Amino acid sequence: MVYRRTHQVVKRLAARRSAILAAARDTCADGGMAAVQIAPVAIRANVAAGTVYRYFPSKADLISELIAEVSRDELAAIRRAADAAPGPSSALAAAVTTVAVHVVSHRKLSWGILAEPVEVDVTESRLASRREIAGEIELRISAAIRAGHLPAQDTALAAAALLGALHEALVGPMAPDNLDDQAKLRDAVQTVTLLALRAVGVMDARARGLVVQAVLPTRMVVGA
Amino acid sequence: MVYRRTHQVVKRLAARRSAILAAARDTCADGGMAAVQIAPVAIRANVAAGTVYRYFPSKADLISELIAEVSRDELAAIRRAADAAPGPSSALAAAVTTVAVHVVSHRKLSWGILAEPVEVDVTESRLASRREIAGEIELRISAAIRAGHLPAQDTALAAAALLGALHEALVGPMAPDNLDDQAKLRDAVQTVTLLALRAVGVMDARARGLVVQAVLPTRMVVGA
DNA sequence: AACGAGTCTGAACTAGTGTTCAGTTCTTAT
DNA sequence: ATAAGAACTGAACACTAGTTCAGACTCGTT
Repeated sequence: MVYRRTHQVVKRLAARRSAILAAARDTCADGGMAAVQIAPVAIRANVAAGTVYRYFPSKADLISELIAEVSRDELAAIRRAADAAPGPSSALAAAVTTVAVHVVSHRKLSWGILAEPVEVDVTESRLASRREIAGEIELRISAAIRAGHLPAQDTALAAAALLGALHEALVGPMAPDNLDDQAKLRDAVQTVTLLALRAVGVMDARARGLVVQAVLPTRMVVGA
Repeated sequence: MVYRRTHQVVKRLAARRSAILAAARDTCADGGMAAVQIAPVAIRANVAAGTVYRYFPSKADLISELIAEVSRDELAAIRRAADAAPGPSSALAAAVTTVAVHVVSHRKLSWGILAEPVEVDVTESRLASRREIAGEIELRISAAIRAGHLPAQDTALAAAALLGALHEALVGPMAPDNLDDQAKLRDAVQTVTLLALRAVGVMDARARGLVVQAVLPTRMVVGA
């Protein structure tokens, strides 16, 4: 008498797993990382607390996967935007704009993923997430340097600094709190993108042009 | 029979309070914010755990004061450096360099003060701390703009972004881990300062000059 | 239908720390 | 010296939230 998982069961299990992760993501988007506790997440996912532990060994693992998932999504968006751009400088501008728009569109989630205090240790996955995103930005910076549009520089440091600037200015506790307004939001994204581009050495006049081009086609998705 | 605090007692009480704060600071510098727990801090300050509560209503208050103290010190250093500079642009460069040197010199402490997860809620004092430092940087940016050395811009956003860049590049989890070497440390400080100045619109050539001038006189104090 | 394997439940358990407080020690004033 | 007010001690307490697990339930096979 061998018990085999029927296809239907496999699907249900996968669905549950996703539901738990989605519940964690929604909870984080609503109330930040602090709100991501096993009991509330379980309720939101319509399972009991114990069930969570049939899918994730520990809270740390759950949050790590959450971070990885969000990070994957963002990386994909960045690549898509950058690859669609006509040249290396526009690609960099597009990449930066994408990050900016993403973080302002999901402030709490981003803050939770990036830096908000958590009880459990998720340093590793946060680090991995940053490395992924920073690595992509670094690639784009390098390409622009090779194309002669930027001065030679320490690309790793530049990428890190660039992301730090975006994050602190747009999602950190110092971020302006009136970004609900669509217009102000767009202004903030433009300003910070311009700043970031200038930081790596794009000439001011050229940077303004790139920013306008990059921001225009970008969907400003505000909401949970 | 009135009991009055004699001068000697007042002094001893003040000394104890300072000792506790200093113990907290040292503990943070050694092991980050996570290590700042009442019991270890009390031991380090040569008092019992309960005594800490005669000086600070709660752990949150202790840490808040710690943050405020460190922040005050840093602000003073920034002002000193900037005020000693010959002009607005040099002042800005000096301010930025000071922040950079400070954070690389006390990485764990800075990380603890700035962003490391803590159990208790210290959002308020962290926010206050950032506002103080960012405010000072903002002043210097404004001065440089008024002097015609920088393009007009949203100074608040610029200051926040600038600090974010420094922090992420130099103390965050992505910071290069080989900054023990004095030379590499100086390189990193220079690179990031240059980046930050370019971000607010200093011309590349001019920025390089300012950075060299600002970094040279700055003491690189490495250690606890 | 019946049985076994897999899955789910949620109350109880656990662990780590901040906080308290009754008893002790120190300090001041007479 | 002595009494009374302050300060200190450190073991006990309390609280919070992650984790466990014995029992209930569901699903797949015969």
